[in-house]
Amino acid sequence: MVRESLGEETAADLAKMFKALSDPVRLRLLSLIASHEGGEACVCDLTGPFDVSQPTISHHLKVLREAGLVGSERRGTWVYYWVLPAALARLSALLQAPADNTAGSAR
Amino acid sequence: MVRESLGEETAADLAKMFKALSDPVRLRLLSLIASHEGGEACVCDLTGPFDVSQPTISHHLKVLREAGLVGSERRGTWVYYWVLPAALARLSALLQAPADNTAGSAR
DNA sequence: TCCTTGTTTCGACGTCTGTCGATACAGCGA
DNA sequence: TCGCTGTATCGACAGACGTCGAAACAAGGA
Repeated sequence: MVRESLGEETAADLAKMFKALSDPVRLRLLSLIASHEGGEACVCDLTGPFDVSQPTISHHLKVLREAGLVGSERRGTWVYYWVLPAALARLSALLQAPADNTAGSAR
Repeated sequence: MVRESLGEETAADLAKMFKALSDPVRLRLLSLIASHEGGEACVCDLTGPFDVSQPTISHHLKVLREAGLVGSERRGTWVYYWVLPAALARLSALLQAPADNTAGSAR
């Protein structure tokens, strides 16, 4: 990010991912999934801790999934979600660069 | 993030910062500022590369500033903006954790 | 002092987003 | 087969967001 300015396409792509992270409920969902035993969580584990309705949780999970931040799979009755670390790592690296700009590893 | 689930307040706070990053124009602005010579840029350096009007750029800069991601100062005629690395580092660390959860820093 | 240039604020507009209740779909067990 | 539980989709609504042009404010020079 420090190295050279983001292209329009790249910026638009990244903005979608950040947008998925820009809601407190989604951030907590992601955290719950990531911190859940086994690295994945069933939707039924995720609806309890929130004050919003189940359809709303389902909507937020869809946003996270379409942003490429989590994966999901139905196993029998339940649907499981897990974090996709590579996507988060990409965002993390982007934000890390400015603090690191003397270290020169960017691009 | 992996370590334990985000509290409601923390999540709300972080969500504001991510929201500031969730627009392509703001992402490119941040990138332009970070990559600008001296680590800071005048507004007049930032309006050219975009297709949006100058008041819109000013609006986006305000969003970045209120999110705590950039600082600004008027020096004579011009207003300069610079990135606040600590804020980006905080977000970066948060997103880095999931990819690192086998590395042993987690609980 | 007045004018010019750089920047922010204001008011308005259309679109996007988060939320809900109702409903549909999927799989399991009786 | 039917009914039950878990999850997703639909349609609607209020509020937030990105954008603009017009106008206000700030600083410097003639």
